[in-house]
Amino acid sequence: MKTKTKNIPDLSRAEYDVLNILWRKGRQSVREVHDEIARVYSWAYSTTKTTMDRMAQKGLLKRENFHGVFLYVPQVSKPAGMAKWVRFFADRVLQMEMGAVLAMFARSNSLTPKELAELENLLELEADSRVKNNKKK
Amino acid sequence: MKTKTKNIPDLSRAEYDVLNILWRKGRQSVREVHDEIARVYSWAYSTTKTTMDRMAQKGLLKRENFHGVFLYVPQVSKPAGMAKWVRFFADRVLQMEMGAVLAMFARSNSLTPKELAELENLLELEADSRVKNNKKK
DNA sequence: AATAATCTGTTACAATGTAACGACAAAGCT
DNA sequence: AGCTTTGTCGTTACATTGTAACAGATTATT
Repeated sequence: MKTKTKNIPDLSRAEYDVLNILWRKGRQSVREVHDEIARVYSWAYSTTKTTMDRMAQKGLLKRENFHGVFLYVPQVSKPAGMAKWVRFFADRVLQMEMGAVLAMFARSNSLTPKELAELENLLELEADSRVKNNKKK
Repeated sequence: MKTKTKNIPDLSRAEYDVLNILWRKGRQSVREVHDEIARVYSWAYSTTKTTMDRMAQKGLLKRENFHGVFLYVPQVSKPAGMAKWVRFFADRVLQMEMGAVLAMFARSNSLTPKELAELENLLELEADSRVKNNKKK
């Protein structure tokens, strides 16, 4: 298996955005990611670089040398990367049942059925481990 | 008007969570917020305190002395606080039309109709200012 | 070959996440 | 009325993240 699907650290907004590009495009150089991300954030090139390097250090990305330049490859799957954000949003922003939120993903075209299944799976697991903590009052 | 609805800085996850409690409960002491937030984050009391103090410094909360203890009151409205999160999530996680996302809020019970209207308003404004940037390609 | 444009590694500083610690005040004991 | 416990406050601290400049190495251009 290439990308991890569990036990990934929380992703910051910036990290999520970088991954989001990489999930769509596959391996990319800092320059390529930067040119795309700069349409949303007005980052300096070096900011994109630092962010991606730190992500590589943490194992979120793998850096491979391709004829002199480095290409970065995501090391976490899209559903895994999304899971925490989805839960946070469902719980604290929407305050909806997770089921209803997952139903939306089913209708949006952001995930393949396979990815959706993985996401459901991940969210279920975490839900379980939260039950007892929330039980008391 | 008491709470601000525009020009608020981006809220971090932690800040959003603190506000979320305050929106529901009204003014609360650090202790009260902490006891509730500690069910989700395993924070030390002092962490909750520091976070809330910094928020007060930034004007996100107002601190008022009530017979010795300090109570903290939110200074941003709920829709205003939610707006950036909603947009981020709709754009980059769900990758859905904002309309569809707003429809979900309409069905969830997390917002009053009035708040929903305010949220729509805020999201529209920002959408406008983004059109030109995204236009190219 | 000289110059320009990139890319990489290094360094830096501010904001945020996370928390301990000592001072002080309120509450409870003796 | 003292003394101890407990909780709040202000202060300080350190790691991570956001944001970026800069200098040297490498590649492309003229």
